[in-house]
Amino acid sequence: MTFGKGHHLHLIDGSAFIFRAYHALPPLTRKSDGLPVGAVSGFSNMLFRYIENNNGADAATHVAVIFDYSGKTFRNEIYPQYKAHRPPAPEDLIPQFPLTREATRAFNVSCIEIEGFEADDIIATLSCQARDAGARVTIITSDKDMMQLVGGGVEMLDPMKNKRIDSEGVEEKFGVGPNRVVDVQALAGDSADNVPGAPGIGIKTAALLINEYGDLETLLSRASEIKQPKRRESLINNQELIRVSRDLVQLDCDMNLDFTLDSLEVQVPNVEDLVGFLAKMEFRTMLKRASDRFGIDAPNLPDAPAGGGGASIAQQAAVPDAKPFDLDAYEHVHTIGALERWIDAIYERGYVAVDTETTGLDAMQVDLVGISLCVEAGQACYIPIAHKAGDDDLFGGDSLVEGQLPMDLVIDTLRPMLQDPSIVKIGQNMKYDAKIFARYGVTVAPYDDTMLMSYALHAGIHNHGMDALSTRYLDHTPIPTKELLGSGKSMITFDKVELGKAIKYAAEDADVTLRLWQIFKPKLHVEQVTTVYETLERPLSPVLVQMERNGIKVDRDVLSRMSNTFAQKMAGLEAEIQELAGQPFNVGSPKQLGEILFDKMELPGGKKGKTGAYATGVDVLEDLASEGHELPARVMDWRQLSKLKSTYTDALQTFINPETGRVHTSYIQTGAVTGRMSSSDPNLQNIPIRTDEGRRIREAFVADAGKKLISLDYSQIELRILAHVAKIDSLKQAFRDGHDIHAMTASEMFGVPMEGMDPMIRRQAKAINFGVIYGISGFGLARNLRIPRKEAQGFIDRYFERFPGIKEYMDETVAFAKEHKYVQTLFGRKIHTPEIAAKGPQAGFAKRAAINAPIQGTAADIIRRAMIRMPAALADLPQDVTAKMLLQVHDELIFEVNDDACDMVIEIVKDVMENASEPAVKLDVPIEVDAGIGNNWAEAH
DNA sequence: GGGCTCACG
DNA sequence: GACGTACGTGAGCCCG
Repeated sequence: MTFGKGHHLHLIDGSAFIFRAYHALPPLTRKSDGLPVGAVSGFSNMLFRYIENNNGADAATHVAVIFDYSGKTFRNEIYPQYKAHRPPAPEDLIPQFPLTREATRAFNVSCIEIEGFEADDIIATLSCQARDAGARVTIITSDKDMMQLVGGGVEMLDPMKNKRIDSEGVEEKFGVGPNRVVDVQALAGDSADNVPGAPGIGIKTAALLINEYGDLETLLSRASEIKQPKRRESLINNQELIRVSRDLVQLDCDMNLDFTLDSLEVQVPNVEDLVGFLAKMEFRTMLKRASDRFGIDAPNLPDAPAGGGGASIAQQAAVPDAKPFDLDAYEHVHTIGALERWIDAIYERGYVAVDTETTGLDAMQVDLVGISLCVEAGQACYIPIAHKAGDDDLFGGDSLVEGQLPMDLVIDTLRPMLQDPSIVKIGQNMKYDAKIFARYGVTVAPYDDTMLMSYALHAGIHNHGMDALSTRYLDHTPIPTKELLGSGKSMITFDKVELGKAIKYAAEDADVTLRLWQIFKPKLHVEQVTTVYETLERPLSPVLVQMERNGIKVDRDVLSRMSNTFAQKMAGLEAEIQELAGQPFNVGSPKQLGEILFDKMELPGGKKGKTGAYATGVDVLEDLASEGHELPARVMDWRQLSKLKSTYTDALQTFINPETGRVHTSYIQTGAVTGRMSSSDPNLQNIPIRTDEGRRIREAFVADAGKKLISLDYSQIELRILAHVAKIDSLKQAFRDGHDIHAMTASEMFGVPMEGMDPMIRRQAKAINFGVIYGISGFGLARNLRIPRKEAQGFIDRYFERFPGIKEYMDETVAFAKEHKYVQTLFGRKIHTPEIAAKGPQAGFAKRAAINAPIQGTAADIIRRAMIRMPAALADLPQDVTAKMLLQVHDELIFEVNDDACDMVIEIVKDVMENASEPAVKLDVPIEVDAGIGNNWAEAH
């Protein structure tokens, strides 16, 4: 709706508020770094109260805060002394000016300042425009200069006295109506602004004269008629000064503004912006108030915060009044009374940092050794449970060390707290601890994870391991694990660590975790990634716990048979290769192979890398093979088999859990900077599929008896996202119409019909489509398609010509990265790109990564959202149907389902996946999911 | 432990 | 004008 009748515009004089706040409040400073924030605080408070009270009959429909722009204005040109006697702003107020603008924006209120103009003129222009449009206007200020604007629906509101001023109010003050206020001011002058006026004439006299003569010009022309000599002389002798004064006080109603009144419509504050700002400023009371009002968790500001924006990392790390780490102060909990006291302390606060110590790294197999807790920086304990003496008693087992509570008692005592929805459990990589606890019958919930917080905050800046985070943010290096357990052959397990040392190490970890949490929690708001953390990171972790615990059944016999076959084939190839080489050598050694190829056989194309070794990668071997050389071709075959055998058919067998008969991968939620996960121990995200021989490995991944595996994967999700973010209408339409997207691209580019297209042309278009997602280069495309570089560049040029939006997207993304040092997904995930400023070859790298990250990252966010919603969606299934989510492979999810329920489950899962972006993001392209069913992964995919 | 190679999306 | 480039991962192997 266009601004006009029925609307009510509030214009807030920001500068006036700043000064008032500054003088009214004691000189507050931000606790962490001493930044003066008194005026910002007062200003923010005022704005907060304003917003809370903006209801009822006088409520604004449109609002703006207007600020003075520092520097000279046109009035200084008319009269150099204008406001010249004003002392400069106090030193501790100056840094607060930009912060008040930030505060205004944080409250989602329009914030206006224009170079060369005072706030008064902007207010005048806006109020005239609004009045002419037939709307109501309220100018919120105590500056009497603004009274000339009153009338015709315009009123003033003096916030000091909370008094509305209409035309009558103006007359009370100036003795004339609003339209003559300027005349009175011109005569009376204004000492505050150094406006001269006519000497000896004040407001009273001025009003009297104006009322008598009608207006200023008439008065001046008839000045000689004035009876009182003093007044007469003053007017006659100071005509010029009076006219200048009039020009100074006359507000400019005709400024050219580059925005419309419509754009000032009242907005609901964005909670994240607001809370982020208040947290950054460390305004505890307002933070609480905002949190209450918007029904969110108040971010915890640490008592001794680690510094805010602007400070260097080193300064941030050096917590000025932080408690030092005292490893001797940690408590050894070995009585039930002590344990209960800790639980009481936890309930007093509502949160606790938890860490588990175990006999190894595989959470599906290791034993729990002890638990550490921390409720406050420096206040941590360790509860040893299963530390062993290492004395190999008569029965072949080690005896438990003294000073430990029984396992069952500890678990049973802690369980209610660990499962209590009102107690936040805090961990570093809590997925691991949650998996351990799950095996002891405890479902830890809810929990925060400092590793995930760091990931939401710092992806692309640094890694998120505890030692690194502690060193960086707490300026404290924890005891290295190596120091405790040793390394290599003589490494011991944690249960053999001497109790005294174990207490220090374990409790320290909980202490570090709690302190990191105290720093990261408010920082999430400041960096505006709270939503990312709370909707994409925290809720995914328990889902992964379940998936990893589910595992997938792997048939050892299938793998072992394949291993044997591969071994035989490899032996045959090895003999053949050595025959061709004319000597025995280690085929698996790139170095030896290089020497055979390029020194002994003197084949062309030998290129040495930086280590001085010949390169023998596939592309090199392929080139040689295509020239008809037999040996490199055989080496390629051998390598393929070697890879399949060592990485898959052999290695996978060692990962079959003896208890479950299944393979339990571990997902690293922070594995890729883009928001993708990675999988390890074993990596189940790179099981072969591209060759027939490799693909058969998937036959070893099987469904349990009476069940099937189903696989659902997003179709072309990254290209769809590209079409959306780059706003390519033809691509979007092709997706809506369900066309073959690569054929359509080819058709656009080369002007050939989609029907009966040459597969070669389509292949090239497909390569370009993918290239675009990766930040295409002529070189890369040329290499991929094995065509001359010039030709590849020609393709790219034509592509950009046909789809100009793509080039625009790329340029805009790179520009954004350069400006902000990060890029974002559609869901707000930040991927930091510090390298973007680099010079040299890294610059190209960084550019392409910046282009790719929003696309890959958005796709990653979408599947995460689907995964997070999956447990609830599957919970609606009938009682007798079990459907378990087992694996994620970037755009694919694998489930294990009762074989008679596959269709039902597919329907549900598909629905969740296809609508996962909503309601947060509405894509302009449909998202489609393909499904497959089988007894094993090869069949299902 | 770094570099190379290669498996996946 | 030369250089060096597709994006994101994890793992096994060789070799110093």
